[in-house]
Amino acid sequence: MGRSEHRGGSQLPVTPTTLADVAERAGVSRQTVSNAVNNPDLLRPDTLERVRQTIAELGYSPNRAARNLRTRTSSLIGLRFTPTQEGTANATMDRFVHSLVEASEEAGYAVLLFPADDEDPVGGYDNLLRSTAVDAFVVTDTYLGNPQATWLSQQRAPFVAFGRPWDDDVARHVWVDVDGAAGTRLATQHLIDRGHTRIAWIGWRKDSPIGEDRRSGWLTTMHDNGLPTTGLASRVEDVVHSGAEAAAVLLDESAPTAFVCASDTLAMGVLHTLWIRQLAPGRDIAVVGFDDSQVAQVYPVGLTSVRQPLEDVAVEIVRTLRQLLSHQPVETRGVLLEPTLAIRESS
Amino acid sequence: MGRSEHRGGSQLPVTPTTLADVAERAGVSRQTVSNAVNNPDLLRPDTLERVRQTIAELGYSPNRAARNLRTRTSSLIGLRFTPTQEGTANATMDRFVHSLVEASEEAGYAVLLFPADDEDPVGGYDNLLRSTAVDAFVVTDTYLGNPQATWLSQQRAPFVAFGRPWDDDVARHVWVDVDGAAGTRLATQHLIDRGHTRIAWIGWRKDSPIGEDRRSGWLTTMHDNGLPTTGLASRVEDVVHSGAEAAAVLLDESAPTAFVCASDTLAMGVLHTLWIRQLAPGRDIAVVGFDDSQVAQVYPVGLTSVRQPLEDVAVEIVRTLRQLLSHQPVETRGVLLEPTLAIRESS
DNA sequence: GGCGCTCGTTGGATCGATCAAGGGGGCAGC
DNA sequence: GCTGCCCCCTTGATCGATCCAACGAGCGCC
Repeated sequence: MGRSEHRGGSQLPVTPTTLADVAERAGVSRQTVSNAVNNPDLLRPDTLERVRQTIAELGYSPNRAARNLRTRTSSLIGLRFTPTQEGTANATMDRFVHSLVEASEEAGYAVLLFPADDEDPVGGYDNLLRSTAVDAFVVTDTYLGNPQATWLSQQRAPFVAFGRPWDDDVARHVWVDVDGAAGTRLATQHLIDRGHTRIAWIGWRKDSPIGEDRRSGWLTTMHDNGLPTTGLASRVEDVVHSGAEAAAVLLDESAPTAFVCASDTLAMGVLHTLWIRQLAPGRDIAVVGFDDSQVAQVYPVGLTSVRQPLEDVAVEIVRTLRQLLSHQPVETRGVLLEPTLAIRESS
Repeated sequence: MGRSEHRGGSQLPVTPTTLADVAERAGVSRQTVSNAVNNPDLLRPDTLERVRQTIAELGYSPNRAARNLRTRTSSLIGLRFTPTQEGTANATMDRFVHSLVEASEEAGYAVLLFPADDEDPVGGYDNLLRSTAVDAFVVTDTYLGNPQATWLSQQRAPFVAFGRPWDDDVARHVWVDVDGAAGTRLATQHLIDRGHTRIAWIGWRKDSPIGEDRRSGWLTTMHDNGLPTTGLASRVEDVVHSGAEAAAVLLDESAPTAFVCASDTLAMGVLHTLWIRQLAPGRDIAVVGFDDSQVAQVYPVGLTSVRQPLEDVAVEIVRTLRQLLSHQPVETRGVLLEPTLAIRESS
């Protein structure tokens, strides 16, 4: 009854090898082969060895669909892939996805991407969930007013968010995030250590909790060091020319010697203004950005920037997901990781 | 026997609804429900309507694992995710992945990411293939000497490559690529139209076929316009400072008024040299890059750059994949798409 | 009215793995 | 020598969808 025959060479058989094929050839039952794969401890050493050898000979790999059906799991983690916005320097997604793929693989999971549908923000999630296509989700865009996290909680779907639940302090879901305030504290203290006293802040509009968080790091560090902040802060859109304008105004009105920015995009605006005014970044005026984007790395005058530990974020997320999925009690509801500062010529 | 009851609210039932549940409730057989989903034409309109309504009421979605098992397909496309290299401006992957996810979704596929293993370049492919976890692959890194495409061909695994098989002109696999030479032709002609006659090339080392292809676009356009090229070309590593050095040497020795570069990374190097020499990009010296990266977009002096039509590439790849998977004869072995030029201040 | 045909529907088998019980052999204990 | 027990392994059922062969109703035709 051997439906598939091994062809000696490296070419894949037309019909892949099944567990029954291995069982027959090794002279054991299907269950024994299954155990050899999933519960090796249950087999006698010599049987295990024989089965393993047969598996290797036939190049057997368990059929995912069949396993998924029986175990009601998929070993897949769903991630809604929102691409980097054009015209900005925010390159978080690329690096994060890579880290997540790596961390997932080590835990035996693969990452399934699905597109964002602006019309129906939970549509993609709903489909995958109801068809039991994924075991869990990673939610990346937990900014204010995003319904995904709340909706998934209601559905009792397992997921971990990259980002704190800003809007709801009794939120019941688990999250991992980077301490933005700590990042700007690092940046500000770094500038203070270099002798700067008039350090300006250029951030996002007030309705962004992430932006306000980052701003607070600058503010507290300035206060702790007894330095002035009045007239030294600006809140604008996250686009290059807004950063440039803000820098121009601040330079004219408050004469700062250094800038801390909520994003590399804004920092690029500052650099533009410096360039126009023939001011040398790093020598005349120091600039620090946020995200350690490619732009910060390849800009002729390397841009000092706060770097999020995305590799650690991914590892932490996967670790938490495994706890969730194994129905262990999750140790902590939220994990906050410390960013680092990539110091370059601009400071 | 209804194992799962609908709970009225929006919360997901503990045990998802199955096809049998829908059948029972609608008073038809399982096969009829299946047909309502997959072959609606086979049902009488009133029956179809009734079944559809029941499906909606119960929030039924076919179990992916069961369907995959029976049909021996997964509706998944595998993609080895290689992240952007740090320190370069090449941001192709991010945009491409997004386009691929979108195009796949429209065709009913989802994208499965798996990590690159440097030790075993075909390991990830092999696993997914043998466990029938994906229907097909998209291979992105087809540079010289990469074994993936050849290996997949041998395995008779369905896949489409983003990138031409440079090393093997009798390669039997299907591919989609962007015409790099056409891109640099666009760039060079654009500069000629602006009145430039001494246009320099800064590209990659000779062992990169992609680099040589892009170079040829510059070369032929110069020749076609009767312009000189001797002493105006340079081949270096794809890092910023190499671009800067090459620009310095070329400026000293050959006095070009414009630069065409094989990458935005190199173009950044050129801009650096211009900045040091107090030359204004776009006014004194024109610069064109390649890839339309974020860097090109947010650099204070917007960098003119060749933009790959990644959205079209993704659509074309998915279209070809569908043909492959439906065992239709594939129309063309390779598709070559035309890039465009994103013109900014630097030219 | 009977026959054959099409169309819609039905129950049973199947995909390939895992789960839940059941069975056989070896060894110790009385 | 028999019982009991443990260890290792096997057998049958199951996950939920689709494929297959066959069946019943409705229609036209003679």
